[in-house]
Amino acid sequence: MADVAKLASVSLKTVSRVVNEEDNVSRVTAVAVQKAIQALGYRRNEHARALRQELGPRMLGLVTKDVSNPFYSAITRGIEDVVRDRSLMVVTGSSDEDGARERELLELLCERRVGGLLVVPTGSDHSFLASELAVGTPIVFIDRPPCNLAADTIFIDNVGGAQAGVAHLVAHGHRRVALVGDIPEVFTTSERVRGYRLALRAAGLGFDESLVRLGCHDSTAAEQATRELLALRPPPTAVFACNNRITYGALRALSGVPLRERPALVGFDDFELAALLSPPVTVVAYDPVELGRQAAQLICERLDGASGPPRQIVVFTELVVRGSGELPPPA
Amino acid sequence: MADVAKLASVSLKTVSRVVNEEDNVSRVTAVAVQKAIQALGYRRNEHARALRQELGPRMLGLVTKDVSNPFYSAITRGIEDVVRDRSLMVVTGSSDEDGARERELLELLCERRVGGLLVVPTGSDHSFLASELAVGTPIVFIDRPPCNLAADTIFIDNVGGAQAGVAHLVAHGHRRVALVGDIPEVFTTSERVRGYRLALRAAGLGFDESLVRLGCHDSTAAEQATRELLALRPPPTAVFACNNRITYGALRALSGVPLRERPALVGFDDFELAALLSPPVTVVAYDPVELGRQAAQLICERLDGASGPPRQIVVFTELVVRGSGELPPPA
DNA sequence: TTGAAAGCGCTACCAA
DNA sequence: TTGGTAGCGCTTTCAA
Repeated sequence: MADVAKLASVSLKTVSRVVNEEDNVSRVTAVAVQKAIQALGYRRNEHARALRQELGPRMLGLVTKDVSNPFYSAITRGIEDVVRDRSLMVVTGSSDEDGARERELLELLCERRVGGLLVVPTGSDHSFLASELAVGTPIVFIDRPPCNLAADTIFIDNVGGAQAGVAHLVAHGHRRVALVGDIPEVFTTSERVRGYRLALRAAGLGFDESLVRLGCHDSTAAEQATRELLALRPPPTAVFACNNRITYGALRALSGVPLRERPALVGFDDFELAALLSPPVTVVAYDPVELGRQAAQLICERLDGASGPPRQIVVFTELVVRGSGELPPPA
Repeated sequence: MADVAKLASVSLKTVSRVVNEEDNVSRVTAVAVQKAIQALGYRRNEHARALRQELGPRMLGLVTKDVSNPFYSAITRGIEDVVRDRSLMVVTGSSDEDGARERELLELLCERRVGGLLVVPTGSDHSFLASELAVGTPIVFIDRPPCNLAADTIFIDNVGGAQAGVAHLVAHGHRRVALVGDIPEVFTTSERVRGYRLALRAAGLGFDESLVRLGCHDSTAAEQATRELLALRPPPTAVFACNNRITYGALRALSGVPLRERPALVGFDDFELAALLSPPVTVVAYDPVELGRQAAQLICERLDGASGPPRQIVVFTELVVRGSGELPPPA
């Protein structure tokens, strides 16, 4: 900036005025300064600028399990949409369901002084974020609650959604309804299992441990688990899949079974091609973009100074009936 | 920091040493300083720090059409994976195929002084990025070339891939092969159309304008276009879909047609459930995660000082035969 | 309309 | 092992 001032034969302050488009600069001077800026390829140093005037937040951090999972990228999009007109941008990171990695990413983001944090948490302790929260950075948890920390959280109605899905299967005559899911340490899994049990109990059905296969981290494991379920004697007549990955795996396992022997299937999470499969897949659906939007809205309110105790928001689900969930049990 | 120094009764410099975990600080002093830091909730000001020592880039900007599209979120993931051990994070933005929005995002990123830019471009002029490039910020274009700017670019082998896909249909006896695609202004679309034409010519088949439906922005438009093609007399016996959205639309249109009358289908871009549909979908595949990885690698090399003229890298495709592309034409 | 000087919070350099 | 001082590039305040 000093160089520009020298070249344009004006003072530092005048250059500053031009750069910041302030008033009180004559046309001629302004043009001369512009020319000098061009000539030198000058660009204002944002750090020095930030040092003087306290400018608002420029970035929001977002840590999910995996950006490339459509569920999380939809959330990302929802957040982007909301913060867009505040000129905020989103920095993303994938934890791969690894608590240490999550912490690493979160600390990297804090170090970079993001204006707010959005987290689909995975770790078993988020107390390390307390100081960030204390310093005024808003933090919103998405889809799962934080551990050892009080913060805003957005949930899906996991229990209610699973309950509705399983009740739907029961209503279609199924008495042996299996469940395939991730490890029970994952909040959404345990909640959905809870919904499953509630639905069974409400129908007066017992809980059969052998019909529950947890611990499936990916669709391959889910496929395997589903095959094992099919091999049971007697096999389940219906399967409840706890999330989209699990549903994909279950679908692969089921695709080999003749239609009239095929167990009914209801999956938690909707997915793009669900209607095109045969039979089309009945799912417990909700809009992940909306989940992101709500989270962003919440963080924006905090950014605008909303104080008060941590809030919890629940996004409700909807059963989308397409066919796979209405298959009757074999006679 | 001055406050901390005062509270701990040490000099500013000593506090600085503790904060930066430098040597030459006695245990006792260090502990005292730590305590003062805790007490005051002190956090180092990154801007002031950056002002003094020239610390490397901390962020990379990524602008795509839409983060929530699995294709782009896979690219995002590939980039993340590569830059992860350099402690670089990725800031994302969605242009929605809008040139003005793209420019807005890119300028926002430049203003924020990201260490590098990755762009799946949409606009028709990227000359405004020349100054950023001149100042030393590496820029890598992904999937499509920039306009009015010379920069590193990573491509898919669009022509070769489309050619292989269409040749495959022809090899299965099809003479009336339709094409459904986005607007021809999209680089990948025009290239794929080129591959389509080359394959037809190589087979000695004429180019029939009425079998080409361009301008489909989304899967709904593609569904409609496919229906129109099916209504032709005589209808095409095979369809080549230019990208994943188009394939989804075509699938919806085709799903109502009885199997023995159904045209063969080959899609460009693989997708998760392609193998589960009936018939399973034959596609021209490549790994979008790899695309992101390569782009990140390129930008990292530039970050490490690699100079030299802009580079172009081509990622090759692979025909994945699953069934839909091998349906014979009706006798 | 323009400019001089102070100082934001930190680190580099040299001295003690 | 410690501390003082200069100065990074900018904006702010006040004076011309």
